[in-house]
Amino acid sequence: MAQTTELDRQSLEKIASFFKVFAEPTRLAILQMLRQGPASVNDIVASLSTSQANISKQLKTLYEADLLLREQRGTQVFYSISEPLVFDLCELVCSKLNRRARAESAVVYEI
Amino acid sequence: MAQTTELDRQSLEKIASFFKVFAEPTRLAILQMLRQGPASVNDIVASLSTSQANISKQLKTLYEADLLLREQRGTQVFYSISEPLVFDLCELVCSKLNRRARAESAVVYEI
DNA sequence: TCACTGTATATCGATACAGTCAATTTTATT
DNA sequence: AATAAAATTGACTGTATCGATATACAGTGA
Repeated sequence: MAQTTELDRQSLEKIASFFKVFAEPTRLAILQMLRQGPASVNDIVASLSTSQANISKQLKTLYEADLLLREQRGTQVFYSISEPLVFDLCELVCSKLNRRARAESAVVYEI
Repeated sequence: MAQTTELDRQSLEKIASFFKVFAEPTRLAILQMLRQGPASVNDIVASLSTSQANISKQLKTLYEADLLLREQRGTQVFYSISEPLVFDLCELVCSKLNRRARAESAVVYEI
């Protein structure tokens, strides 16, 4: 059984690293787009306003965090969300930020 | 009703900033400790291996993210977790990392 | 007012990483 | 082979921030 024990520094660092993947707007934008289904790198580049090199780099980060699937078709590479946790996490945080935001303005967070 | 719309850069940055708070081992260690109830800065300093100045700085970050309550009693300041989301978030991520870890070793993540 | 304790802040070195540009790899086409 | 298209990688720059040291500030009691 899983026991509740103090986490050593190394475990905390792993958890922190995981959160860090979600701590960048560009990566969140990529995840937001991939919610609608698989997309090629070019598709993503077309919909976001940053360089292709940067998109590639962020895709690599997401992929290495086991959040994305990667499928090559010809010269194109398609990515898709592999981890349902992505949705849960975003829903949790967005709903919280929404509750907070409604008290102030009308911004609606929804990844 | 909340509509699903593309998030502008500014909203994505807010969400990213929120995740960033969880993306540091020291802050996670503080949250882990505060799960057991309120604690003074000194309590926290005593249980973690970093400077008091650093603890204060990280507490400030957590506080400004609206995750902690702050209560001053004399010269001491007691902090406690104010946001249940903290538990949900950690549970979600830890259970995922555990599922992943069980396939490899026996580390159990539990904040 | 002075000294003491507990907490917060200012500054700094070291490090991490997003983003850019250029070069390179990979796959398909002619 | 040669070329083109799509994606990745490497070197580099600028920025942000963790953690440390030293200092300042706030509350309490003598």
